[in-house]
Amino acid sequence: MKKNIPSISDSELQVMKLIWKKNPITSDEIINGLSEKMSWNPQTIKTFITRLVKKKAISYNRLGRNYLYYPVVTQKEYLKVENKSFLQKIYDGAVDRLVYNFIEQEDLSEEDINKLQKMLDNKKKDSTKNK
Amino acid sequence: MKKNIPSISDSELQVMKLIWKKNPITSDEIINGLSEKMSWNPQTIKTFITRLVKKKAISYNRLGRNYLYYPVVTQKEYLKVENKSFLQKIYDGAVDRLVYNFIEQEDLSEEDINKLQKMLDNKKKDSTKNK
DNA sequence: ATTTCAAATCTACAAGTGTAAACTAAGAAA
DNA sequence: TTTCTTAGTTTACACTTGTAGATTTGAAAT
Repeated sequence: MKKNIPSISDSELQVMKLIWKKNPITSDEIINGLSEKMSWNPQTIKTFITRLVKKKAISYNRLGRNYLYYPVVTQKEYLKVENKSFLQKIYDGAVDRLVYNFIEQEDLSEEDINKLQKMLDNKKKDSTKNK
Repeated sequence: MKKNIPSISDSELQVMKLIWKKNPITSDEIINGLSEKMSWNPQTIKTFITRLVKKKAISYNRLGRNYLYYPVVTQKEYLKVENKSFLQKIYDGAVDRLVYNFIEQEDLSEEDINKLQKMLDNKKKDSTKNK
């Protein structure tokens, strides 16, 4: 069964990214990893952590006086949902237009292009096979 | 000079899409086009229109007792900004990963694939030429 | 056992958003 | 000209988000 993933705000996402990277992680580590980079007050970061717990995007285990946080929502799940909703919201579901725009708009290295072409080749083989 | 484009909420975006499609457009047409599809109360749609005007995303000219709305922010500008911020927010700026994921995750027709491959070919030619 | 310290929790507040009712004013109808 | 409609404007309210100070509480130190 697919679980409904909670909405995660932009700031909260920054916290999630760290938790996905290092799991489990203490609030201290999260604060160290973000307060400078984002110029956030440590208290602010704690608020985001608390909200993520409340939203069930993360959870924790006690370790002495502090907590060890770990993700409940996986990055994969999250990515999938965000991708879909962006695709829908901005491109009304037209993947080709989306991909087209990003390839046009952004810079891709030659290796990137080659990699993507290879992927498209495989994709094509698959689709002709299963038709 | 690049103008700062205002933030446009999800609901407001639905209104923008209509205004981009038919320009100029009356509030009546907007309401007709959206109230059912989104099951929004007409009053709600009027709020979105008002807010878009306040944000300077759209503007209007009087026509008798009602207004003719037109976009101030173009769809192109908007797309560009949204693309960039999505890319940054979700993929930390890695276009190749983004494109990769969408190609993997979504369904592409064979024509789509061919089109994209052609585009990548051109892209590659460009990049080798200007290096 | 008592004090201290800081991690976690609670409270706060403005701006933005979804949602819509109430009000106003200016054409349209009579 | 007076009245009626109704497009547009104002007001409202709860929830989310960014931002962070104040308070509590339980482990650590003495």
